[in-house]
Amino acid sequence: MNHTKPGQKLSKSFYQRSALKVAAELLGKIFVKRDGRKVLSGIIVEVEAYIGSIDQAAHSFRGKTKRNQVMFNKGGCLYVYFTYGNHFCCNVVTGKEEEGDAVLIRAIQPIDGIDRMMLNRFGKKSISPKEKLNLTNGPGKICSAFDINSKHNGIDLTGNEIFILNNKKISESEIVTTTRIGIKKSTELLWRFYIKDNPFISRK
DNA sequence: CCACGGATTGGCT
DNA sequence: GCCAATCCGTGGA
Repeated sequence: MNHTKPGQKLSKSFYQRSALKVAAELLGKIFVKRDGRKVLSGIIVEVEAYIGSIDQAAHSFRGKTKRNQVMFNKGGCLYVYFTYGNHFCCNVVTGKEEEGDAVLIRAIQPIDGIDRMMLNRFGKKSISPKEKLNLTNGPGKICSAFDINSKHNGIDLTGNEIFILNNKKISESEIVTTTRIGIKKSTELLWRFYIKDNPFISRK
C-alpha cells in the first residue's frame, strides 16, 4: 500500500509491486533529475510494462546478462540501456528481486529546466513550438533531454539524483491502454499506457 | 571470431 | 510513410 502524499518522493513500496500496476500509476507523476542545483522535471505521460517471466519482448526474458542485470534488481531503481547504436532508454525497475520486471518511460511533458533540455537535445537555447513538443516525446529523446546515460544505470530512485514525485492520480477514464511500440514479439499484449489527448505522447 | 539485430530517431520522398 | 545511421551486447561457430 502506498501512502505517499502529492509532492513527496515515491517510496520503495510503490515500486515493489506488479509492473502493470506501477506502469498505470506512474502516469501523471513527476520525473525529476537533479545535478547540483539544476533541476530537470516533467510529467510522465506515456509508459510500457515489461515482465520477464512471460513477456518475450522483455530484455530479461532470456535470463540475466551483463546488459540487463539491473532489471533483476528489486523494484525502485533505474534500468538504462543503449540501443540502435544511438540512444539510451530508461526504465523503472518494479517488483521483487530476480523477477526481471520494469516500466519503460516513453514520454514526458516538460516542467522545469526546459532551457537545459533544449540545450541537451538541440544544442540551442531557443526552439520552435514544434521542437518544444518534440523535446521528450520518445524514450531516446527523454534520455537526451535529461542527459541520462549508462552511468545512471542501476541508480536508486529513492536517492537524490533521479527520483519520482507523487502527484494527483490520473482517473481510469483518462488512461488509454494499447499495444507496445517497436517490438516484434508478444505484440498482442496491451501493456502500453498513456494520458488521453496529451500533446506530448510519442504517438497514438 | 564474426554476424546479427534492436523497447529509436530524424531526414527524405 | 520509408529507410539509413550507428554500435555494442548477444549468441552461434
